[in-house]
Amino acid sequence: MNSYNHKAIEAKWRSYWEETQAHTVTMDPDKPKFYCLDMFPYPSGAGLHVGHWRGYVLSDVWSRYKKLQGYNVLHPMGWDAFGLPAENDAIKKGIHPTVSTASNVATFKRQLHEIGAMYDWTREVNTTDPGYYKWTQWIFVQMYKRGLAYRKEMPINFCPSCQTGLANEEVVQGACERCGTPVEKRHLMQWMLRITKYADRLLEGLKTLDWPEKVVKMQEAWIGRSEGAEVVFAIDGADEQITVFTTRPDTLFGATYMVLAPEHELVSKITTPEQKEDVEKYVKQAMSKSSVERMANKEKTGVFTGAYGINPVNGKRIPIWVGDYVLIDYGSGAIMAVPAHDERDYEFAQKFALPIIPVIAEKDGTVPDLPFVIDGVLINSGPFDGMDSENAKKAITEHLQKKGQGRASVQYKMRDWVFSRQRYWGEPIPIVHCPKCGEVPVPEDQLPVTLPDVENYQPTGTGESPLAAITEWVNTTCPKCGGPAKRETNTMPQWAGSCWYFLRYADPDNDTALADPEKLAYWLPVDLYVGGIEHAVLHLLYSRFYIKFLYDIGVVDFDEPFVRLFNQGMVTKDGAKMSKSKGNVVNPDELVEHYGADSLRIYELFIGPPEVDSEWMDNGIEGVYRFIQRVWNLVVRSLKNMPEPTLASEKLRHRLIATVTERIESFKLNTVVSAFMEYVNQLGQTVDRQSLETLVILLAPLAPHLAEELWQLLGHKPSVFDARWPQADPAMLVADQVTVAIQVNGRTRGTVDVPADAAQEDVMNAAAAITSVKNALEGKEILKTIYVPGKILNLVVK
RNA sequence: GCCGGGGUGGCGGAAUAGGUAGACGCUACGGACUUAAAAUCCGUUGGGCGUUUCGCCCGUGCGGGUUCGAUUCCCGCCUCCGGCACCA
Repeated sequence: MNSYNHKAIEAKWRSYWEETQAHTVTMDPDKPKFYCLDMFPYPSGAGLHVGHWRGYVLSDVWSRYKKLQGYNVLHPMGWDAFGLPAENDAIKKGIHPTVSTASNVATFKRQLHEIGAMYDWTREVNTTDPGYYKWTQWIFVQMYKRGLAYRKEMPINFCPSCQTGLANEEVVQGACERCGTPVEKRHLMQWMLRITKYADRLLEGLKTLDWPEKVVKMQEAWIGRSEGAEVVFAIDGADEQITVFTTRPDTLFGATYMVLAPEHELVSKITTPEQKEDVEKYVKQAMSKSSVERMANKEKTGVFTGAYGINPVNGKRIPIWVGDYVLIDYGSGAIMAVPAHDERDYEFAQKFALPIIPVIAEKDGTVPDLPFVIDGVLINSGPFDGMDSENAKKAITEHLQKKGQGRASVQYKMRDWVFSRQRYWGEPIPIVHCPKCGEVPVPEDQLPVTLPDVENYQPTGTGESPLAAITEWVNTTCPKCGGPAKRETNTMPQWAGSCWYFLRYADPDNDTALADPEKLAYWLPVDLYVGGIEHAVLHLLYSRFYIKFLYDIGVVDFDEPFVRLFNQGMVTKDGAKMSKSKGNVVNPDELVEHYGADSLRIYELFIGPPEVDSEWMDNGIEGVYRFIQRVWNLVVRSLKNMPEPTLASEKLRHRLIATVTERIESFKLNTVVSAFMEYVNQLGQTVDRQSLETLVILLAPLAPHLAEELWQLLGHKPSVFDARWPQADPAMLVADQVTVAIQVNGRTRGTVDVPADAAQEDVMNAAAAITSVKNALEGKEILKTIYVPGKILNLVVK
């Protein structure tokens, strides 16, 4: 008997697929499409480990499953190749990023080939390819023209290690998301994208998506929509006024002081001469604090400005303070403080002995312990007394509106996107600065603005990009007036290229458009997107923003890019994420060599629920390898002496179809594998042809090489992927014999096998024969009998 | 602090419109085959106890509750992981 030889089989089918271009797909309006996408990787020098495999196997299983169901499946792969590691390598080793990127891509590609996935490599994209980033720049120009990209000098988060500005989304607990270095505040002239203009649509769109609840929640929290009111306070004895945002206009009568952020422009204007020295000292100190320091120290600090605001509802004079617990970039950078009903204000008022006036009571009218931060009934609020919070919010807002001293307002936590990076290895921002014309976008027919070769990649650390030093590149002519001008030297963040790459796969070589609209209309949007949870609010939010913009300008006809999202769990080793520095990386190459790609693919699925982190066990793959051999041997043995199908084998076969289909659909891929194992364990030494063919087709998404070989052994012409996914016959799924558990007082005493339609008495009679049941019933009286057909018979006795 | 998700054998994990807890696999142990080993195959494998072809008790983080019956539902805790964190 010939035995399973994974090396020969996998090599054979890999070259078959290549020779027949089995994975090259073309648009076919007569066939339904399925777009199954992996988050494209950054091709690092380290190569792939078994953790990377997990997501790629998952998406390939789905791609092949859909293909077997007759879909025209787009399953592409490419490279998110701009980024700091290549640039840092260039600095350290003097290798041009283009060179190291090319070599890393080659390594990655070789390793990806090992998976045996059905990637259509003719559609490969690379974000660093000028033919690609031409369109990344083109999108930026469109945004610029519509006022969505703008330049502004402002304090931003700056990573001193990466030597570049960061977006808010790239700061995690006060540190750089990439390298963990605490970020600093720097005043820099920055390119910004007006993502906040899309805040509401980004929030609304989430409701339409088939995404993990967790990611939806994270994006909702990040966007952070709050409804409330703007309230205008006059300043006593001055011509200025202060606008505040509050979500609790119902507590307005309880406002006993106001606070301005240290950066607020009115601070210097309203401070009285007596308070000037203290205030200036405080402001200076507050501004010098890093965001980490500001976050670490939650002790309230502040200084009185000497000025007073006038509460628009009751005319009360209340002191205006400066305090760094008020943030300049949220709302208006100023608050009304209601210490009775806000924990932070309460703490501040306690510390500085400011008055605390309760204006909200419990629903039943009792005055609660302070601070009382939830809704209730108004007290001490003049004409609004007795009104509940919900109504009072509306009533007070309306009242203010009539007086011209306020209005309903919505605020978001999300800020505009800091888009410039002071680094070399990214897309140049296609803007020219002309002394006469100002900022001028590079005309579309002059794109791409390509990266020049440089000698020194070292970031300047001054907030200028290394590109600024290349005078022959920087000096250019103004596209408008033809006069001398300078190029923008900031580059785009890595996210820019990944915001829209999935569009390019539809038409990767198009030189006249981002992609042919007809092809976009056919292939997009992405039906299933598979990747890690780490991009929950970065890439996935930015992409959604880009697509909404491209929808608005008519480039695409959909406004959500990813219909369904699946986040695969991490593969851990010794309880930790795999990393070179921890030395716990499991290399797939050796496993493929020893057990084959099919075994590793199945083990990646079998390791645990795909959405959950799972611990790698070196022995685990052994069991899968044995299973594959059992399948192989079953087919080979059966071919020598093929039995006829029986009712029993047909029932098992249909049950398998139903179970596997159901479990793939619900992403319970670990239990798909166990379903196959159970099935094979139930069979005898040989089984009929029909059963074998079904088994091979069902197994094909998981173990494509094995399935192709067995399909051929069974006498078919390749490929097994030309076959169709079988349908389970509902009639064959009905069991005629069932096992019923017998319980006495809810405790299981044994089981009986009876026909599915057995009457209660028959089950009862069979149960009475069981020793342990007899024991338990001995001398007792049966009070009640619960019979659930096919499940249990419970006897309640006393 | 707030929000979300978990805690089941030696291990990875099954099973929740309430119905035989531990499927499947790993490990370990025993056996068959072999000169021997590897591979393969067969058996046992949650804990405890007994009168051991059988039977009893305990057992899904902890404590209560609902129910004929709870890993599943409810209440109160402990604990781990992830996200956010002075956003008014």
